[in-house]
Amino acid sequence: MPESAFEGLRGLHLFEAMAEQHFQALMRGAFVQTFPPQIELITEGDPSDFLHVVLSGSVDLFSNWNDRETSMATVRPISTFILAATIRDAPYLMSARTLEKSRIALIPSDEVRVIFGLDDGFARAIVTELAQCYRSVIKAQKDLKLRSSTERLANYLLRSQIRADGEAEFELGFEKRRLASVLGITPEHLSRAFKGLQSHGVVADGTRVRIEDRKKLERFAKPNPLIDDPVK
Amino acid sequence: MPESAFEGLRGLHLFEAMAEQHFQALMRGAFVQTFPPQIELITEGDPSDFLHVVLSGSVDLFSNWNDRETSMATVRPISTFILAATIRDAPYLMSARTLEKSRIALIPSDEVRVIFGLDDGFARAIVTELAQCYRSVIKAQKDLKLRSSTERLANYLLRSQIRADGEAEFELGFEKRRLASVLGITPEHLSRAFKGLQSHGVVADGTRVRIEDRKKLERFAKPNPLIDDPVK
DNA sequence: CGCTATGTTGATCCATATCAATAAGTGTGG
DNA sequence: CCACACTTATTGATATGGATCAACATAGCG
Repeated sequence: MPESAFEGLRGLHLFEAMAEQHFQALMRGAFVQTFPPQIELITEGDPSDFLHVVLSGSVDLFSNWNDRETSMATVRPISTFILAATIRDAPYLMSARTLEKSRIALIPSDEVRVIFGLDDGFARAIVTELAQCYRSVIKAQKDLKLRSSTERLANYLLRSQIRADGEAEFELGFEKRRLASVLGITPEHLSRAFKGLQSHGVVADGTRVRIEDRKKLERFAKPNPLIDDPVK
Repeated sequence: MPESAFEGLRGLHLFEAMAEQHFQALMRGAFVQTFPPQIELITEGDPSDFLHVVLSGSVDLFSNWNDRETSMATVRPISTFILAATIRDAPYLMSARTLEKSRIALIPSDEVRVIFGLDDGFARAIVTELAQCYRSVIKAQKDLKLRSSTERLANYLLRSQIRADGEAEFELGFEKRRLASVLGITPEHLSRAFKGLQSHGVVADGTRVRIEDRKKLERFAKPNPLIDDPVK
């Protein structure tokens, strides 16, 4: 495996502080693979064999229960997923599938746990990462419990616009049916939620969205840093 | 402050592995206080000044947005809350109030961060703790997105029964209006959800609940370890 | 070019919220 | 110990958010 394949990894906050020899040890058992779209990478309930890192493309984390399915989160480069399962040596709580063609690094979980025991810098980096993940989920849960579906969509769009560097018009990034699942509603209802936002200056054409007047949309959406700010 | 006040703390997984001198350092700035019921201990958005540990009683974590409020979790002895905010030196994402008379230990957040930087055992213990917290919230989110309110109640009761050592009859532990908020529904709807469970062998009398036939209730609730198991 | 997926729209149904009235506790001061 | 106020729980009536089902439109795609 050429060293360059792991180039992106070393720069990740998670691997930055660790000793070079430990990084090397981690990488020895690791490999990078490119997957086509719609490939199921992991299945919930399985033991956590590998820590995954999305290098390019994107990955959908989803869950099933009683023949229902819901999308929990989208993982974009460069970040890891199922870190918590790896650390606790516990089964995956979510399944994962590629949304598009994606390069994924796979690092053996037992190796991660060994190095976690040896390298203090690594252990500390994991703390920061996990605390971040935890706070993200709490925000998602507040979003779910405190807002109606149209409010969730409105705030989602406001966040998307920021990710798109504030451009008035931007791409949704994935299919509407998945957006619906992320927001916890049906595709039909999403259509109607978009319509409901027209009066607040939202124009949707397929997967392109334009926010005519951000201030106006904000008056409706009432974004809040304790729910919508990705860093805070 | 008598040493005995912190007795319970030292045995906590979080503080178990750390060097005695570091534990002492943490405790120097810490104090234990007893609060009456319904006292707001922290307010979301505030900077995280203290890591809190519930020694006795119980604490409700809740959030507000746009004049709505929802209960996010209940913290019981002996465990900490707002660890993630402390570590990231970020504002609280949730508010906290005592549900009953409670003894709480308060440990200055900056001190926690200093010792986190010095003590590797402490850093590692925090990882395990955070990974656990993270997985709990993920489970809560799956519960919310994949289940109807009656299904959530049914599974909640099954979990409560386990906490009550499997007794057929047990106490809910708090008011129904709070349970409603935890489940993400209105108190009125909770009344109806309880009625809906009568045919599955659930008898509710005030704050006492009896599960006549666990197997029967399970057939309806379909509990799943990846949502309902507190440890997995 | 025709398939198959996805998205939209309409009609209807269902889960849950809201509003209102009543009942049942619970605590407080006299 | 009672009377009162106050909160909580229940029940009923109604409204609404969102799901479901069906039909159609549209867009990728082999």
